[in-house]
Amino acid sequence: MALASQVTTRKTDSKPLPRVWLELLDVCGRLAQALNFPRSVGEIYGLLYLSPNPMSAQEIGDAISLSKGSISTGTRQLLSLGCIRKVWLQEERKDHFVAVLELGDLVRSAYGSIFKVRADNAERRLKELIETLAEEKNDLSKEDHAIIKDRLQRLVKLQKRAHQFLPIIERLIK
Amino acid sequence: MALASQVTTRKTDSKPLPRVWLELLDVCGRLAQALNFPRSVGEIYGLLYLSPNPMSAQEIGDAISLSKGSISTGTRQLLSLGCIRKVWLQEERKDHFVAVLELGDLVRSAYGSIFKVRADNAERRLKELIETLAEEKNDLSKEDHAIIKDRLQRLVKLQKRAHQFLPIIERLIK
DNA sequence: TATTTAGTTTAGTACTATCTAAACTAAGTT
DNA sequence: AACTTAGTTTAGATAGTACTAAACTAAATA
Repeated sequence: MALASQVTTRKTDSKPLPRVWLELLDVCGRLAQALNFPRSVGEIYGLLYLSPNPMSAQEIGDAISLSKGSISTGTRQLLSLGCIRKVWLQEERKDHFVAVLELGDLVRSAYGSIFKVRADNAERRLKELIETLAEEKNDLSKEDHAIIKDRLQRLVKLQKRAHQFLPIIERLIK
Repeated sequence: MALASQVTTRKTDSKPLPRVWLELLDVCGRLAQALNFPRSVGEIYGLLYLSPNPMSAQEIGDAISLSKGSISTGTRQLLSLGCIRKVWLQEERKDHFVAVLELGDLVRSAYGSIFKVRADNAERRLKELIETLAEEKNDLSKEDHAIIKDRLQRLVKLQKRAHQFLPIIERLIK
């Protein structure tokens, strides 16, 4: 039992995951990709989401065949997003992970940290654009200036409209 | 004037774009990337959005230094998304492009064609998952089955909630 | 019909992101 | 203190994407 442990320690050739599980992994993987995360990150979450028990990195790797390194970075991402938690099992040195099941909460915090930030950024940039235009007024022909101004104004309008939505969405989501 | 036309035809070393314009190109480029489109596609749109006149592929290429090929595929994408239109100028053989300025409309149609489709897909997939679980009931221990069922139910709930939003969002957006 | 021009498609290149394997760090065990 | 074991970090392999250049198609002009 001493040597070659990396390999033999493998938690049995643990029977393959049930099909439901595989399907959910796929769903989560695609979702992750759509959100510009590595597919594997989604898969780790999907795996944990259906797991009855906390899982160690070992077990995760066995289940979805991922290297130690990928699991390490993947779990770190998920932890920082608040999608999973570490749990300490007594008698165990290894870290174990569980999925945070309250996805609603996750969506809410994602809204705050991602969506809202982006909206604010967009607003700032648009203001900058309009300032730039003002500075350049003299370099542009009168007509061109008018046209560009008009088109930027359209963006401002669009933005105002989006801004009205924010509080509504916030209320819906809470 | 006969030979080497590709190169010499270049529409003068057309004075560089005003700074507002460059900034908007940047904004649009980033936006495109965020939406998983090539940056150049966003830039083409940004260029056209501020252009007082319809622009030919030539002119686009000169303005943002992009190859014929890229412009060809980029404009095709934008056309298929409804973000730009072709206009035919009398006396001109070349295609000319203008940006569709009604971004609100675009958002609306994007909602219909992307967001809604995704929501529907998600619903279908979730149904499939639950069916699969039912099929596999016998292969799973009673406890595991119960847990997985519970967690899938959570997803269903989340989805129902999202579903309630759809009509509200639709109304807001229209 | 031969030539020029506009636009599309293809082949190849450069770059980026994700993964693995292996080196490394740190902590527990004997 | 020497040895395992768990986990992180790094270097390198691989795959996928976006671009360019060039071959190609089709249409207009001479």
